[in-house]
Amino acid sequence: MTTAEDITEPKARATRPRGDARRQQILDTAMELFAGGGFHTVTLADVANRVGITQAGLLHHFPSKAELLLAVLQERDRRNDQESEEDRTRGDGPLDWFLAILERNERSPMLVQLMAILSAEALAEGHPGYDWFRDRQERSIRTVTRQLEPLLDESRLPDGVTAETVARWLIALADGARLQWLHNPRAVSRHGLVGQFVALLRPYLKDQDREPDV
Amino acid sequence: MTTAEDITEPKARATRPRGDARRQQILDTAMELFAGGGFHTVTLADVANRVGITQAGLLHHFPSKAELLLAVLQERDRRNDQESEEDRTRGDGPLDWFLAILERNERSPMLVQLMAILSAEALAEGHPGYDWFRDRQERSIRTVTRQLEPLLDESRLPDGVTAETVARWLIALADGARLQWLHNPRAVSRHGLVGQFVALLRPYLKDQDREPDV
DNA sequence: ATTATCTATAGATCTATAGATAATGC
DNA sequence: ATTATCTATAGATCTATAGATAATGC
Repeated sequence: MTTAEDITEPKARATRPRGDARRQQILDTAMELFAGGGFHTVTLADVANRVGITQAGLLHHFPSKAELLLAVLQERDRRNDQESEEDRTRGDGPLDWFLAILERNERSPMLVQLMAILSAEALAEGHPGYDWFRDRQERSIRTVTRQLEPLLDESRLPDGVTAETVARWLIALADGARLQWLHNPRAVSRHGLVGQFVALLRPYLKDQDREPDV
Repeated sequence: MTTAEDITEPKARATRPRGDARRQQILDTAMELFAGGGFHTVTLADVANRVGITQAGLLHHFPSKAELLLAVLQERDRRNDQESEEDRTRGDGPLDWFLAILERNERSPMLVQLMAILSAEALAEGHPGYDWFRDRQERSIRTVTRQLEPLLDESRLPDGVTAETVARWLIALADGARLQWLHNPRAVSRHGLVGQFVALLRPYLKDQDREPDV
């Protein structure tokens, strides 16, 4: 007997517990291996062996290597968003939020390296992550820009420097510091480097102490 | 008859004109193809075909694919150094020099993409460029730090910010802006973005107008 | 003589598909 | 019944080596 309740659930794809667990396990493993060597040096057999199934068995869950990569990228963002949501609700403002994400990621060098390698690899036309990374970057620039706009006093900044400029600085710094940190984790801290830059921005922030006029 | 002059020339390797020209042609082609797709997607046959010889013929000039990559990297730096040397002699100071290099490179997106893709790909252990990129990065951080030291008034900078910090900011910005620019060249200029940041540093520079006390 | 190229090939891989078999869950 | 895996394999490649042949430059 089918109740009305069941119908409200989209149930687009029957998610069997066993298959779901396996897919999750494959994503974890693929994430780890792609992080170590990028997309091209890792083979489907590498992932499958580590998971404990055959390469053909893996392709039952993800129809192609390209699809596996995209699933890994989406999963990575999903988790990152989920974790950083906690920080956001603390309400320290967008700059502290940005830094909190960097600080948290510093505990997962693997995930950082995953994105460092893939985001550059994906500059190659024909790379399965090409569109995904381009879209993601534009989106994050827009998001950070929008968050900064109410905070910045553009009139005090050098000529031509807008909220978008500052957003691009922050994102570029984070991306560039990533390379420095991954090459030599003991020489530099990524969130430290970006945090010091944020301190440099202090003179250009609108007064944060002012209470809202209610 | 061998004159004393000939002996002074090391002549470590007999450089035949034909072979040299071919090697140069191979380097140019490999550079272009690696820039388009990174190390792993490009095959020796791709390079050889474009040059007009067979893949085995190519390996006569470079004994392995890894050696070809290293030769490409060295050649790229050699040319870059050579070109930027001109700018350096103009004596505008290290910051303008840094920007001049970025501006010049903006005319060769191919070379920029080459380094963007390879520097990230090379984060993978076992990548033939691993050591090369790590060394290069440390070297460039030290170089820029040393150039900035006499220029910066650290006492005015936020606590803990040193010349090395600023050097790392500049390099991280340049590396990160590279990704933004390559993904969307019309939305942003790399040297523009870094140049605006340099403007932000003005308050922390020692007075440049002061003439040397002689 | 030395250098540049070529043909041929060994020896590995890699992705994806086809079709069969085992396990699972309504 | 549906889902998860497996075996087997097609069809491509890819790097690097061996050995032969053509071209070049003292």
